[in-house]
Amino acid sequence: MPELPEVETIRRGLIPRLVGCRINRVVLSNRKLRLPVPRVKLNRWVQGSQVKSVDRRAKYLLINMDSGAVLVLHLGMTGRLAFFANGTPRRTHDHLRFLLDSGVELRFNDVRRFGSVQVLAPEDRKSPQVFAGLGAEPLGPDFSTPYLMSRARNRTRPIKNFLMDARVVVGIGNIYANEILFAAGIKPTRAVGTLRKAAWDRIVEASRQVLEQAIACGGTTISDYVNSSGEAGYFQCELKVYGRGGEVCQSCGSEITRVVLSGRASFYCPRCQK
DNA sequence: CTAACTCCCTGATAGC
DNA sequence: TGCTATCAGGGAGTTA
Repeated sequence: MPELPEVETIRRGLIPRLVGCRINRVVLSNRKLRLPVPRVKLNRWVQGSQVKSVDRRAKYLLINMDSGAVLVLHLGMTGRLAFFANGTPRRTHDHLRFLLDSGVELRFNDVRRFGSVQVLAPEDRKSPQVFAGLGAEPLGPDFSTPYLMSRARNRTRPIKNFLMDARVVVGIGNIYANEILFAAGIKPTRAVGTLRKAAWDRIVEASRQVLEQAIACGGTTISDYVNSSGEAGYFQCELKVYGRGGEVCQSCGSEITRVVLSGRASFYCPRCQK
């Protein structure tokens, strides 16, 4: 389930093997993804064009083409993006294949098809509604205590839902929301309007620390995630609360509690998190 | 207006 | 063995 650290790990893995390559051909499956696959735009703007650079915004990968277009990929829940030698047999759930002039191909594989592929043509780049309304990057300068306090003022929703709301802050999904709140010592159910400045400072600090550490570990592999070379991450070994309901807190020995917030499993230590 | 719920989708797993 | 129910959850859309 790729969140910011997994998408960033993939981005870093794509750069050395993709930048400078020409995409000779784009091959599509006929399965539909979360959004319609823009086959005409892929042919017009991506096929035959060269990759200039690879960026990330939120959980979107932005592949900038020398045609002036941007290929925008979202991995959803189970999306994978990885390199294969040309001629590798097509696997189930391979939806896009980018055949490169380097003799390898980049494949987009997605079991549950919550992922998406979009092409921003040069004329679309002025007002890309893809990114409209997205909140702050948690590793960027806009993610700060004053920003979060202004967004949380007089709100009642639980802090965990707030951290997972892409209109507030992007890239944080269920795993990292749980881990960040453990690191910050704050219970996931706390109403955001009741948090004081010191607590927000800890949230900002914990977000950066947890996400940076997860990137350094190559992301978290629970079931599906692998990087662009097909390798698992190992941040799952560092998880303190996610998926550990009923286990013992590594800090204090209390039992990790599991609750459901907005339909999402949430884990916390009742003693370390207030 | 906010906040919570529904839907999309497949595979792993539990229970009978 | 084989069936059904449940769970995983990002993000868009809907409802209260």
